[in-house]
Amino acid sequence: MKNGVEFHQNAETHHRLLEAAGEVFAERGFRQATVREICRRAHANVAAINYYFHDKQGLYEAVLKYALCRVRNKYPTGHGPITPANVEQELHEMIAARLHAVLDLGRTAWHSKLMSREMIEPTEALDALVKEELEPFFQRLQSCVRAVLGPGAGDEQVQRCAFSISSQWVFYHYNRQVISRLNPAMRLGPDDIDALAAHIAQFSLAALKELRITDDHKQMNPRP
Amino acid sequence: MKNGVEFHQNAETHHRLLEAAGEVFAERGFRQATVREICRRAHANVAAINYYFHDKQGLYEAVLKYALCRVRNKYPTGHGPITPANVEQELHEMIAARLHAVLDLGRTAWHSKLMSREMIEPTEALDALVKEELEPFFQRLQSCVRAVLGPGAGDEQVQRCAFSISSQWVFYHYNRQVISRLNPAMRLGPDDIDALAAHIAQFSLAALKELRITDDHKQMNPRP
Amino acid sequence: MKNGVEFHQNAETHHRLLEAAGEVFAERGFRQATVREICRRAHANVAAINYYFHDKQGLYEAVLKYALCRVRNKYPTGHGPITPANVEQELHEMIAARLHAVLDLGRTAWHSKLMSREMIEPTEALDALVKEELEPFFQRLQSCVRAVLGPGAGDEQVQRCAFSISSQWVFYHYNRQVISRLNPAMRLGPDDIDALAAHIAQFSLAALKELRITDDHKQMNPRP
Amino acid sequence: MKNGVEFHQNAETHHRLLEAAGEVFAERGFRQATVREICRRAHANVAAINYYFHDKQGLYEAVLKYALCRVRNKYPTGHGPITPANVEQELHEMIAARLHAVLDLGRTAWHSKLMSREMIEPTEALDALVKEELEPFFQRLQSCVRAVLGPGAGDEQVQRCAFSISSQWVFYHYNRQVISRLNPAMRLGPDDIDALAAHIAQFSLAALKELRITDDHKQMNPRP
DNA sequence: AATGAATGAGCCTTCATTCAT
DNA sequence: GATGAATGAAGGCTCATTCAT
Repeated sequence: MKNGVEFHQNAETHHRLLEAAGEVFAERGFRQATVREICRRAHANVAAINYYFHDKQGLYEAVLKYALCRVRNKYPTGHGPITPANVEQELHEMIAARLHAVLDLGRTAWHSKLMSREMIEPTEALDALVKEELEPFFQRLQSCVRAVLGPGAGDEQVQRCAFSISSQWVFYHYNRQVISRLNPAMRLGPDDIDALAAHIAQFSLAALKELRITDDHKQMNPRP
Repeated sequence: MKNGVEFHQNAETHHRLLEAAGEVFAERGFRQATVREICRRAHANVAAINYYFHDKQGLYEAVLKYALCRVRNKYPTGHGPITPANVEQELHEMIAARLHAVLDLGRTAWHSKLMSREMIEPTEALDALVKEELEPFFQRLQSCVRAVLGPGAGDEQVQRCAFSISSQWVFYHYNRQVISRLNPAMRLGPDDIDALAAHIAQFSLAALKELRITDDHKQMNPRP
Repeated sequence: MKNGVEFHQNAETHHRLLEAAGEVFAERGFRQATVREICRRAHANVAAINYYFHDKQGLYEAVLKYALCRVRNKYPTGHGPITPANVEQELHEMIAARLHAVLDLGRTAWHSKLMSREMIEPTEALDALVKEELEPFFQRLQSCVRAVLGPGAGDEQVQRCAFSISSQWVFYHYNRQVISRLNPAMRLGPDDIDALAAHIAQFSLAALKELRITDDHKQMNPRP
Repeated sequence: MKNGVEFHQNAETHHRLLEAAGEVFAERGFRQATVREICRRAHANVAAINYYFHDKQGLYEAVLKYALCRVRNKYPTGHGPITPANVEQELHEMIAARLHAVLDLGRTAWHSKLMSREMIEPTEALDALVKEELEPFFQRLQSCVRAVLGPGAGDEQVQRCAFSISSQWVFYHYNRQVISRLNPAMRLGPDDIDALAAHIAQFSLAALKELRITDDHKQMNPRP
């Protein structure tokens, strides 16, 4: 009972803590997030974290696992075969999905932001994140790259191209503050994000196509 | 005199504090860095920060200004005119310089890492960083982009391409931990960084060239 | 459990902190008082202050409000009408009550001492103290003065007389150390305080009566 | 050499420190005063205090001795005999002098304020202050009191009356903040202080005269 | 003679955690 | 099962003091 309002702090407290912690961890990172703010947002007692998750670290791990689960459901990695016919579409969709995931606002959009944070300031939980989410995703992205570059492309070049592509949406997440200072007129509403995704897809595909052409050209004009 | 070791703590303490603080701030960020660790590394007393920089915030601002100065000297933004003849060379050099700045190891390599951190977790000092370093740099980068895309390119497209290019080296800085897990075989010695810079330059130039061709193509085959 | 002694640190810790803080603030003033000493006397942890009162300033304000409340209950300002018949009695009681309040020893006698301190070294809380306690008290005191001086007394003279009266008991509080050096034989037990109050009342009433007479005299012998 | 201005920090530094310390100690008290502010006002190095006065306590003692000396010169305790003819004039002058000493503004008026502070928050230096200044002053004041009360007055009554008189000007010094809140219209320019001194003298003399009359009356009408 | 540089003790506050119901 | 109360460690900062010229 608080301020005359009573909350059902039974089993769903566990869920409210997960959501509140997700928001706070995504906003501030693990160390800067305080258990008090999390509990305040979740309308829970400070001791609840200890009760449900043992400690702050346990809460963080649970939140990350929860976020991973939610993201995999919301942005499932494609499973169908990649062909020259659908690779452009596939790439565009992957890019748009990830860009929206990190740029969309709203309280429920913390899942991807939290995972981005984990990549910059890793904890012990990074290994699981890499193995369960990033590795499958990059496999799929590299398949797309290989489909455009052609079978002659080396593994290293394919991976570097995949990094070059994914770096572009990650950039907008990490550097939002800088970008808004470099170009105060830039808006990032849903339509703007779509336009941005189109640019990234166009830029990346252009590079991949040109690299393939260049390679053909190289093959045709081998250096002496 | 401490632990039997005597340090010459004269006027150069100011400089030792700057260097030590730079390392710690770059590693941990402003809030997570503790003045005690900084002073320990600098072999200085905690009160020395108050003496020389008034407080932690003052120290941080001094460190950032110092880093900015050092980086501008080490990686000066080019000044000459950009022509179709030298634009590829210019882009390659910009990319290689920045990539080395964020990936090179060693105790003295914290300058760029600190500035990257400031972009992700901005403090009040970000405005100065943007105005004095990032803005001139992006102006130069956009000039390069425009030199390849041709005069018909719009401002928005030019800026987006500049972001797509710079995102690639930033990616390797932020996600080093993830990358080393995705590809444990990857090494990042000086030669590897050069090879990576070559890839990024090649990838980016390929995209720019293709985008120009595409635009020509579009002009030649306007949609109905 | 501390030093083998166990304290019941339940909800009454709040009250113990108030009492301990009252003593220490009264003895040393706000800035000189340390939270460590307060907590030590209250057998509480230093963090308890943050828990119950947010910070030292919040504790001080709570203590002052508490003291104000206690003093008003213990020495309530009279409410009945003041007549020539009861004014001497009323003045004597006011003086005796205040003198006891500032001179009585014992751990529970810090309330008035704290309020005296707030008057000498004011914080932001002084305004409330003036409005809620001092102003009503001085109104009452001035009514007494006016009852003796007669209706012809000007407001300024009345206020000055009220200050002259109240200054006398305040003096003994502030200058106790000096007084004990000027007259080492002086004792300040309860009976001595009563005698002192009798003197102050006698002295003040004598002055007021004489001033009324003097005024009459002046009126009878107007200056040319 | 500071900011292009050179100060002669030779022998007169000692004197500048005394004056600056006097101001600061009078404003803030011993503990709240910081050596840094004193040295800043005196345009001296922080180590100068240690050099000239050994430490903060030594500076304080020197300042108090200096203030005592200055006050005794400025407001010398009268030496002539006290007669019924001059006692009123003498009392008025004593009161006016002390009231001006504690209420006059200006940078050079810290001497009496500092001594008042020492009486409230005594240090080891209080004994000297009492013996050299307060004791002679109170002897003189008590002589005045006795001259009015008559030879029949007891020592205790004389001393109490002396305290009642001196308390009145001390009151205005200690409680200036409270007074300005109780009566925001009150001004304390030189003329106002004179008027106030006149009131205190009038009030006190009225009391003394009435007390003498009362005692005569008592003697004439002894209680059974 | 005089000072810029440096020190360590102590301050208030915040935090994740644990205790005792 | 769930929580209000309480804790100790650590943080940044201020201060009088002392060191090494």
